Parts: sequence; structure tokens; C-alpha cells
Amino acid sequence: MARKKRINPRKSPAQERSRFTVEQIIQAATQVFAEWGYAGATTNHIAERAGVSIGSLYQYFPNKEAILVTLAKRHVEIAGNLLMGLVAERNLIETDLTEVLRPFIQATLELHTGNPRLNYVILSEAVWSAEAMEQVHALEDQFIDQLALTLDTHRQVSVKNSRHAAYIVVHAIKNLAHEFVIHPPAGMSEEAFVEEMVALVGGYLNR
Amino acid sequence: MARKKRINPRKSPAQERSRFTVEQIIQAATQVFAEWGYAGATTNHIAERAGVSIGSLYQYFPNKEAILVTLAKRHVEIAGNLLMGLVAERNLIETDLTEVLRPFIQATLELHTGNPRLNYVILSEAVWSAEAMEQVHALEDQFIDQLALTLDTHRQVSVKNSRHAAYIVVHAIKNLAHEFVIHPPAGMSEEAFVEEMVALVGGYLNR
Amino acid sequence: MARKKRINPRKSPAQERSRFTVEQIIQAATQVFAEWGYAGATTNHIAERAGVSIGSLYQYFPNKEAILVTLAKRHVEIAGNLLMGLVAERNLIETDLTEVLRPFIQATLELHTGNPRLNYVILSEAVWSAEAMEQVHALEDQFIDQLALTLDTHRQVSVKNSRHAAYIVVHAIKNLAHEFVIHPPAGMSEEAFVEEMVALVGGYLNR
Amino acid sequence: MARKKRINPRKSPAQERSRFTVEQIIQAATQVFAEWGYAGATTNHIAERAGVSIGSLYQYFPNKEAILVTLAKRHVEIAGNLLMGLVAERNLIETDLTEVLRPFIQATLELHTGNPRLNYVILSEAVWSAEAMEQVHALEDQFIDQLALTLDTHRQVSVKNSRHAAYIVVHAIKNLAHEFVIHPPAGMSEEAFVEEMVALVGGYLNR
DNA sequence: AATGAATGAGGCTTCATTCAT
DNA sequence: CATGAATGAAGCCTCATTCAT
Repeated sequence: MARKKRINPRKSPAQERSRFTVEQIIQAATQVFAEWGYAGATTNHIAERAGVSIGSLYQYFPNKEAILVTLAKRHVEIAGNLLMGLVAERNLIETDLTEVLRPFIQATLELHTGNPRLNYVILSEAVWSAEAMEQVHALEDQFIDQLALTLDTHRQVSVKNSRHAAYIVVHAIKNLAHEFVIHPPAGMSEEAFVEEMVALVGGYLNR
Repeated sequence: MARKKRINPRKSPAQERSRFTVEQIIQAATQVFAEWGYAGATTNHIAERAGVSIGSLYQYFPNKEAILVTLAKRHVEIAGNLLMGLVAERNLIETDLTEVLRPFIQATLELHTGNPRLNYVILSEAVWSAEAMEQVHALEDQFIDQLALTLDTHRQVSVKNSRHAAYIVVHAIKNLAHEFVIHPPAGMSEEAFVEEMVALVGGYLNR
Repeated sequence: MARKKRINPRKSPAQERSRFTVEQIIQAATQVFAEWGYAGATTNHIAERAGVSIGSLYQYFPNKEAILVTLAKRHVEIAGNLLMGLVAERNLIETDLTEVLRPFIQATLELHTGNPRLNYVILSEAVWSAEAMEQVHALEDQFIDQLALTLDTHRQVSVKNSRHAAYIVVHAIKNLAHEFVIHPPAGMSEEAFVEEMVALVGGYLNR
Repeated sequence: MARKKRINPRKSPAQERSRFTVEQIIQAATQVFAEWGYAGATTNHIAERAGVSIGSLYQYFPNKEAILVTLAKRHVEIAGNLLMGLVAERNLIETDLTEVLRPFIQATLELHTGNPRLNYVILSEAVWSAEAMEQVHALEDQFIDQLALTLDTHRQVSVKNSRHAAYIVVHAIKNLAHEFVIHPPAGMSEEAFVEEMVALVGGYLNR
């Protein structure tokens, strides 16, 4: 009776066929959530778009939220890998801080530009359950920790508390990129926005 | 399907009694939305909490969204007035930039701390209709414009495009305060957060 | 999340109109449960038969089980009143024991004959929740207590423990009547059955 | 709609392996029905508990009901054999009636005590199809017939119609034992219950 | 014989909204 | 203006059963 809401996938697909099914569902969900928002999306719609019966959907996901959580975790992971890759692929000690920041900010912006509505849904619209949030935040925290380490090593960076700084940097970039994509301000180009962001974050790190 | 959704209050309360009713509804909605979120809140629940019949609620608000829009506009207005007041009440030319920023950021943070869940709902959870968004953004834009004017006059501020800068500043502060309140990071006090924000925005404006 | 299952009516009808609605639902449920059994009955079917929208049904009953519980309590009450009335309406001291038992057994049999399927559903098919069962059993226990008192006063009755005897008598009559109606044995008339029952219970009480 | 429901096992297991499979399913079903009730039990759950695929389950049982019917018949058979054995194993003519009844009643009670929930499910909760009922009742009738013969021979028994008496005796004992186990009355021990039953049935048979 | 992925009808229930009183 | 009973579309989800492998 007091059944706690599960948000993790119900069972992992064992056979080839079912792995395909799950992938179809995820792809369909990506589109449907982006088009209709979380509340507007229906599980039946997702199943239909996936070309799969509603029963199959519920074979792998215990409820609607679990689908979004899977999407969210996947996106956070992809984004994290992409961004950490960006940082890792150049010699930070040698590179000018601005030169590290610009591609970083651009990439973040592009991540949101790619499917802004989906990011919107993931970031804000969904009513995250406590557990789901924890899972996504754990990934985010991991990323912040890694960035903090990186900041410590850069000669141009002078901050008292690198973890605090990483927190500020990550969320400033994420949230402003999000804001920019969702409510594009009149009269500011993408390039201009990136430059302002570089100035904002660059000035903060290199005091 | 295409029936355009009204989001403005249905009629303005003319008599004393009805003004009271509307106020009751708004107060109740503030609580209920904050407690249950937008989707979780029901109009019946709001009416009940307001001590008003559901019929009366619909006498003044055409639908659920309109109630939230009313709340949102009110909150944006209150916030705007408060923050503009803060800026206006001191002689900016004379005051050190940091001394202007700190109370500004603190106030923003407090606005979110006061009723974080409601702000969360207003800012993100609600599925804003295009028109509703426009209305709220118009108020936000107004505020940004005023801030841009202020920035132009401060001697310590040196930005190429003051409207761009105002946009960045407003949204950086708003979104980071929001983030901080909603997902408080472990190991960063409110004071520390404010100082980081002052550094972030101060460094940006005073290049 | 851990919402406990309610089985009591959701709200009592205040106005005349709604009292009628509730009555319609109960009447319809009586028929539908009797015709289709508990599992086979659907709330939509009940609402339709009641000439009422499904929403109205759920305004007064939180779920399907609650409807049956209401029926069950009503039936137990009616049966209890009828049977206690039977006992009360004659001077037990004067009457021969058999003369008290026969109408009592006949009435019980008729109660089950009247709507055997509904009794079946109420008595056995429904998956009684613990709380629902308690409520119905409380009424049954009340009846047993009263019967025990009556047994104590009858001169022809000689039992060691009148409450035990009342338990045996009530359930023997109830269950055998139930059995007889649900699975009528070949070659035994209703009259014959009643006489056998009189012999069974009479012999037990008057040892 | 009118597709007649099969309730007999789909095919008899010929090979050793399949006989084992069927046995596993039956054991699992016994547990699952007892734990969850008929409606609450799912075929998938039974298959899983049996360590067998759902497909295999449907290889041997055409539907959920058929599983329960198989259980029911098995239990009626076991019970019948046990009880008839009890009657047969002593010389009835010589034995005092009470001495026959007591172990008989005790055994019936124990049969129900053993797995009360399963008996509950079998006896009442399941929505018996007409055919299924017939099958179970045929076994019950057989038993009643045998008991009637026995009653005819006992010197202490004096009943007009021994088949009627057997019907009453069997169902009185069965239903009261069932009742006692399912809704144990406060303040009556198992021993006390047996004695009351002995008095009830003994008084009836030995008028 | 066994597997288990897939199916989909249909049940229960919610809740924004209307409208007769 | 207020009331609150009534509405019903529509969503989520279950689970018995099938069938390709």
C-alpha cells in the first residue's frame, strides 16, 4: 500500500530485441518530452511514437518519471563527458584562461541550443522526486569536484576556495546558458552572449 | 484545442467583499502552490484553503494558470520594487560598487529564501503559456532597462553595452540565488555564497 | 505517497440532490455487484447504471471497495435489525424454543434468498481490507452479544457459555443458509432444510 | 465473450521434466494464492516463484483459474481421503458417536488451520466458473454420499433422511471451521470450539 | 519444451471546469 | 455574488495471455 515510487528502470533488457525496444522508447521520449513538456507528454504517446505497445514501455520503466530520469541521467552524463573532455584535452597550465573558458561556454550553450525544450524539461519542469534529484545531483557534484581540481592547477586562477568557485562557475554557465536559450534577449547575439560570459567567469577566476 | 487560454483575471473586484475574496484566493494559492507545486495543487484545494467555494474562484480567475500568473506578476513587481528601491536609495556615484552589489545580492537571495518553493514553482515548474511569459518578461525587461541606466552612470562600471551587462547581472544573480536556495551546496554558507557572487558580478562590471 | 486506503465514504451528502445521487449509486451498486461479482463490477458500470457521472461517484466514495463496504454495512444492519426484531417481538420465556428458532432461520434464509449473489459477494468474494472487515465484524459481534443475552433468559436453553453458543448459532445459521442458497443440494426442499436446521440448533441449545 | 473458458489442465505432463515443472507451478501457486489472494496473485508472479517461465506455465494451464481449480480439486481430494479414512478406520457400530465426531471435527479444523488463507481463497474468493464448481462439488457430493451410508449404520444415529443429515453435518462442520479460522472469535479456544461443535453435531444426529 | 518479450484492452481514478440553484 | 454538486475527458498503469525464437 505504501509502495514507494520507483524511479529506476524496472528491468534491464537482456536480449537484443528488448535492448532495441528500450532504445526506441528513450528516443521517442526525448522527442515527446521536448515537444509537449513533462506534464503534456503521455506515456501512451511515447509508446506510440516508439512504435511499441504501452505494455512494453511499462515493462522497462515503472512510471513516467522514471523515463525522464533516465533521459536526465543520460544527458548529464553526456554533457559531463563532453565538458570534461574539453578541459582535459589541452594543457591548462600553458593555455590562457580565456582560451579555456570560451570553448567551454560555447559547448555548454550548444548543449542547450541542441534541444532547448528538452533541457528545459529536464532542468526545471519535471517535478523531481527526492531520489531522482539526488541521482542527477550526484553526477553534477562529481563534475564540480573535477573542475575544482582543475582550477587548483591553473596558474591564472586565484581563488580562495576552489570548490566554491567551481560551484559558482558551473552553475553560472549552466543557468545563464539555459536562460539565454529559453528566453533569448532581444538584441544580443550568441557571440555577444559568449563574450559576456567569458568576461563574467574570467574576471571571477582571475582576480 | 485552439481555444486561446485566458490568463488574466476574469473581472476586477469592484465591491469590498469581492476584493477580500480575491485576496483570500491569492493568499491560499500562494500557500498551496508552495506546498504542492503547480501540478500538485488543485483548484479545489485552493478554494477550500481560501474558505471560498470553487465557483467563486472561477468567478475571478478563468483557470488555474491565471492564478499562478497573478501570483507571478505580483512577485515580480514586489521584487522589482524592492530591488530598484535598494539601488535608488543611495548615491551610486559616491558609493563603492561592492557596497551596492552586496545588499542587492543579499536581497535577491532573501527573496528566494523567503518562500523558495513558491519561487521555484513560479520560475520553473509552471508550464507558462506564451502570453503569460510575455507579461512576466515584460516586467523583467523593464527592470533590466532601469538597471542598465543605472550602470551607465556609475563611475566604477565600465562596460561596452550596458543593457547586455544588465541582462547578465540580473540573470546571473537571479539564477544563482535560485540554484543556491533550491539545491544548497554542501559546505557553503549563505555569507560565503554572497561574497562569491559579489566577486563574480563586481569583477564583471568593474573590468 | 503512502496514502492509506480509505474505505469510508468520502463526504456525506449535504443537500437533497446529492443525497439522491448517493442513493442512486448505492442502488446501482447493489445490482451491479450482484450481477457481475466484485471483480467483474466496474465503477464506470455502476455510475452508468446509477445514471450518474463517474466523477460524482468518486465524489462520495473514494474507491470501489468503499462502495461495497457501504453496502455490506447497510445489509448487516438491516439483517441485524430484522433478526433482533424477530427475537424481541415475542415473549421468549413463554414460547417454545423451536417456535423461536423456526422463524429466525426462515428469515435468515430469506435474507439470503432475496439477493443471493449480492450476499455472496458481500460475504466472501470481496477482498476485505482489515479495516473494512473490522467494521462489519463489529456489527456482527454486537448482534452475537445481544443474542447471548437472550439465550441466558430462555428457560429451555441450557448452555455453559452463552456467548460461545451465540457464536455457534449465528454462524451455523448464517453459513448454512448461505451454503444452501449458493449451492442448493439436490433433493432437499427449502422446508426440509429449515426443519433440519431447527433440529440442529434446537438440539444444540436444549441439551 | 462466449468463448467457453477451459479450466482443466492443458495437457498432462508426459515426461519426467514436465511433471516436475507442473509440480513446481502448483507449489508456487499454493503459496502465491495464499499470500496474495486470487485477484492479487498474478500468473507472472506464480511462474517466477516456480522458477519457470510464464510461457511454460501457460503450456500446462490454459488460464489463471485453471491453476486454482487444480489446487482446489487436489485439496478437496486430500481432505476427502483424510476424513473418510478417519471414519473408516474404526468400527462405527461399536464406537460412541462423540468419539467419532471429535477427531473428525478436529481434523477438519486442522485442515483449515494449516493454510487458512489458501482455503479461504479456494472456498470463497475465487470466482468459480460453473464448470469448475461442478467438478469440486462432485467430489464434495461423493463425500456426502459416503457419509450418509455411514450414518445409516450407526446405532446411535437416528435421522429421517440420512442424506439430508450428511449434508447438514458436512457443511456445518466445514463452514464453521472455516469461519472459526478466518475470523477467530475473541475468547474461544480451539478446544472449546471443538467441544461446541461436537455438541452441535452430536445433538443433531442423536436425537 | 522452454523462454520471455510483447501485447493491449480496459480498469481505476483525478481534477479542471460548468451551471443550476 | 456565492454555492457546491455534477461532469467527463483523459491519464496512468496492470496483467492475463500470445507467439516468435
